[in-house]
Amino acid sequence: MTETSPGVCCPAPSSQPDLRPVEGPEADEELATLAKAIGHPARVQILRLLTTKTSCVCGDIVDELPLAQSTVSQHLKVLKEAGLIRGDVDGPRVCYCIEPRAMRRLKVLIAGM
Amino acid sequence: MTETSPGVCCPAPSSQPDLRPVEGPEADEELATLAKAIGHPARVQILRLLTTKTSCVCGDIVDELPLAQSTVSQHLKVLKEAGLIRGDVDGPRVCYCIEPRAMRRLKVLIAGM
DNA sequence: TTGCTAAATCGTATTATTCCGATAGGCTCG
DNA sequence: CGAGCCTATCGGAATAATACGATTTAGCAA
Repeated sequence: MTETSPGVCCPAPSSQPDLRPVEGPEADEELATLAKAIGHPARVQILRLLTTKTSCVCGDIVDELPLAQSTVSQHLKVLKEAGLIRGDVDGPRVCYCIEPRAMRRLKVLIAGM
Repeated sequence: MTETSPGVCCPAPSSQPDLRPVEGPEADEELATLAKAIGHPARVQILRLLTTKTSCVCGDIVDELPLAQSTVSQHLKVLKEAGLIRGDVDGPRVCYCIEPRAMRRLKVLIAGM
């Protein structure tokens, strides 16, 4: 099957428990990195888009934001490098979606403060 | 009494309910601002110090961090401008402490993602 | 192949962060 | 008052972030 299936690109939630520590130098560093990635209105907006649309939108993000395509792409890159989102190539376009594990991690770290 | 009392400078918790919205443009902006303030390891460490020490430490923060006094002061300023901490002048020194309201707000905003 | 669409990357200008040493301001004690 | 401590601010240097247009890369379709 060549799988021309609809825009489903975020499969396994796979909620394994997270065993990493919630404090200590490494956790501090991790929290800082994640927070820094969220520390921009455009990136918050992108994350919001990707969470509300349960499924994953693609370059429609560009249409939603008052920014140039290249700028949005860069913000997506920042979020991806922080591990907060994932980008699956789906034909000519790329389908971005939340990385639930990282979001959970962020929430835990923040809650642990 | 000249009040050489211990470092108590963070009085009223005053847990009023927070009625501000958890999403929307303003919330996005707010979250970005708060996250940006936390987006640096030194500042995470400072917040951690201020939370673990239930009471509020002062310039001892400088001793705990591997940074110059002026640099720490600047990080404290960032946190203060974000509303996450407060600095009460206590004689010759300044007593910093968490602003619980802002921390709660941050947790709510993150949890709401 | 050629052209079209979508996304990433490059080059670049502007602004913001980060860090430090040096300096200034405030308070307390002698 | 003057010395000493604590903190903030200034000035500057190096680096990072932000944004954009232009270009490149990749897939799809005619």
